[in-house]
Amino acid sequence: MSTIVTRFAPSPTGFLHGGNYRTAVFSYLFARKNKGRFIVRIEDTDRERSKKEYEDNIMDSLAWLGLEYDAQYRQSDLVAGHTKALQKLIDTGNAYISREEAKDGSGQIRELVRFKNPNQRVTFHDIIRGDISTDTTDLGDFVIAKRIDEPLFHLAVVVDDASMGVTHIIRGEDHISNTPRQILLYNALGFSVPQYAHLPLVVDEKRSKLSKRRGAQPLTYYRDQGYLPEAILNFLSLVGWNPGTEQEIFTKEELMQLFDLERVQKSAGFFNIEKLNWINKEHIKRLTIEEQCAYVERFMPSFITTLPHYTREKLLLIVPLLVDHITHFGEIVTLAERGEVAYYFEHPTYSREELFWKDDKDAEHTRQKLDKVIEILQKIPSDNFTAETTKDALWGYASEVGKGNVLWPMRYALSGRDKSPDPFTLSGVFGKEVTLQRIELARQLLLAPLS
RNA sequence: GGCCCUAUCGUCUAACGGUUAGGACAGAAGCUUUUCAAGCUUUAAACCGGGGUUCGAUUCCCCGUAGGGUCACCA
Repeated sequence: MSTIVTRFAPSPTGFLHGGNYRTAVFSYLFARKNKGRFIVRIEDTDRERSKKEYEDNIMDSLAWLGLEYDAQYRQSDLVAGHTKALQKLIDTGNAYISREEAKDGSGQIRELVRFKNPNQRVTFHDIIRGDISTDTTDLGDFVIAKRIDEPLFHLAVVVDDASMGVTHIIRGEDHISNTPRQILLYNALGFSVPQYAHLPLVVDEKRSKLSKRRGAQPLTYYRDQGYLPEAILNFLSLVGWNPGTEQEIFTKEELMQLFDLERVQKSAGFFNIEKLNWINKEHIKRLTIEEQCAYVERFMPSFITTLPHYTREKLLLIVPLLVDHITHFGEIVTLAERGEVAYYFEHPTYSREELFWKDDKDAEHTRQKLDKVIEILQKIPSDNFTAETTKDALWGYASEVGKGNVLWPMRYALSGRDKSPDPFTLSGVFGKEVTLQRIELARQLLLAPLS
């Protein structure tokens, strides 16, 4: 059996969205699964619309996703071969030069190369959909080059795929209608026709093909939002495919092992951001604390990192707390902006009213509770001041006089927030000195006369 | 409109003639709990319609219906 060769052939005429990369992922996975080769070919035959910026974005995205390729081509470098093929088609009577007025209204006469359509019924076997049959008569003598040295899509694709030995063409369903005319070209050129697998489309919430016009984001958007590449790979591979088990979280290696064209869906898949968020969170949980911390640092806004008590050691302690509240690391920014990060690195400012637990608004009562908390915590040695030891020390007292009465003011004293991790966790993170300082600060507030 | 493709919970999907139609995300409820989150448990939720074939159809065939793709001197 010959080596399997697949390719990803994007045109750099815009930013590519998740649906496009899903195609790349399937081609890549199929090649790797079968120990084959994966080729990237930039289809830039449309010189007006192709831009280096887009090409760079595509290559960056592939690298980020981890889709390493065995070869990379730019179609514009391959024009000599296309011209040769065109000449051959003309020589064999399968194509002809047609002098026509340009459609742009300029009145200019162009020497288009048209394919002499044999008007056959073309049937091909699609790995995903089975046999697909079309009558090519209504295609007419379609144009395959603007000039003999200016090839168009169909011609260029066929010549390149044949010369690169591509065995499996894995692409979107929107190419189904292109396939018959490309097969006609394969036949006329005497090349053997590759296998086809047309993937179901990836659609948006309105059930239509993902497109930038309709708000689909380029893949780099997700990178910039702090999604993990392995999570995106995982998510993309599951749009239109599943291994038939109940496993949903996969590493890249597992995907390379499991992927199978036979199990690809026929119907369109929805780019479901909520599922992506869940998958991303699952992957975040599988990271080491160090790795999580590196991501958090990358997204932490400077108004936090410039706080006087901000240190990496401290950040390392709070990373698990932060990670609990996000699905992607970009959310660190919102968390910080909502004021849910700063209190870890500086004393909070308090609202007296918030210090009271539910209906007991009596300052004297609350102050007594805090006094007792301070008294109990004082006895814990600072080198053993952890979430566990503080909880053990306080639990009995709190249970006795009502947990809310003790733990709410304590927690509020530590965070200055109506929502935060529990007071024991915070104590462990802050250490004895800071913990006692903050509780004392809140206690002072209760001693001050009401204004 | 022509041609082509598709059709299971809101979403991603399992099932490859016989199941109480399974799982996951999202939703709801409960537990836990000082708050938020996380976690655990429970729950609601689907075979597009009509004909066949068959002892038996979600599954196979046909016709509808709906959705999508494509009809370039773009790719």
